Amino acid sequence: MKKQKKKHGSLTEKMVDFQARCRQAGLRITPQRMAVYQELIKSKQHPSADMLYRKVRKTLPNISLDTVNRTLLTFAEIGAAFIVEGSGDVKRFDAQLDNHQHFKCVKCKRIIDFYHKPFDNIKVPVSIRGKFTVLRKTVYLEGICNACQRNKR
Amino acid sequence: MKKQKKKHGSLTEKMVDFQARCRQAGLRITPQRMAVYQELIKSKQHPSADMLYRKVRKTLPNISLDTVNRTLLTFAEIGAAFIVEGSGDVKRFDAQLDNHQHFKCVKCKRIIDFYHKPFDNIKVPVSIRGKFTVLRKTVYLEGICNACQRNKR
DNA sequence: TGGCAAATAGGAGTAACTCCTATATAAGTG
DNA sequence: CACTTATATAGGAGTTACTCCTATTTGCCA
Repeated sequence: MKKQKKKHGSLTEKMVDFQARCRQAGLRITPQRMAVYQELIKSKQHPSADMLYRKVRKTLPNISLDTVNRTLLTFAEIGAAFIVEGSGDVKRFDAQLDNHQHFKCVKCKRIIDFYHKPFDNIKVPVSIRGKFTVLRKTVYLEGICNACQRNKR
Repeated sequence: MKKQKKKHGSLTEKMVDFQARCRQAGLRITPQRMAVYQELIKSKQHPSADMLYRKVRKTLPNISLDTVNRTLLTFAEIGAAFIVEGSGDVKRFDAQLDNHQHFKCVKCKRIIDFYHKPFDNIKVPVSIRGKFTVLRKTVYLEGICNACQRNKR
């Protein structure tokens, strides 16, 4: 094990980690970035840029939507957040870095988190680790949820 | 094993399967659907709606972009095709149903297919199988590819 | 506490769908 | 094999979610 595993840092702890990550990537620590990140880790439901924009405006009334978008994409590039895999037209973000998997219903388009211990320990093959620095691994299931199954014509 | 496994049907065979799938879903078999599906299974690189539109117009010059889009989404709903997980603003489609996994570079946004036998046999937990009909399972890795690693500032 | 590259606000611009409606057609029915 | 009708399509207009542009501001290093 490379690092001590800290499963669920406090919010402040996560903000400190985030600042360290920014510095390491050569990014400035701005109030906008802090506010967006904070709202992102507080939301549990894969928020969109627009959702976060509305929340962040409560503390930073002048922030622009463009900044929120740009900021989120920057987070994705430094591995501080991820774009949820199956999101359709509207991008949805996720800063929850601990192990969880996604199921997407191809009918209603909902993305449902699930947890399954054996999937947490998936071993990335050496051939891949040689070519890529892996930041996240997810098992992504697609199919039809029970609700949609019942409503079939 | 429920069914005889046919790994790589011929193109004609796939078209027959596709028609059966349409009938089963109560969908009409139209020249447009046939043409779009055929182009989709012929393309290996996760084509976008627009790419397919341009190809299909060679055989059906009057087909509209809207039809291509609508058709592809219909395919996704009946499990005849899938929207590639990590596609960003432009949706990319995939009708390759056999086992393969995806890696996405968070910098250059490329999605790279890879194959890894152990991932093919991932067991979906019973708790999930009870709630969802799983049509596809993919291991989705995100990170930074070698090319982007080298170009870091 | 300057200086300046990096970041932001605000608004204009764009790409990729998505919706609308009149027309056409697949496919079941007599 | 016509007839019927719900389903699907073409074409164009409309919408949305970004994305780009530029002037201004601001972290942060010296």
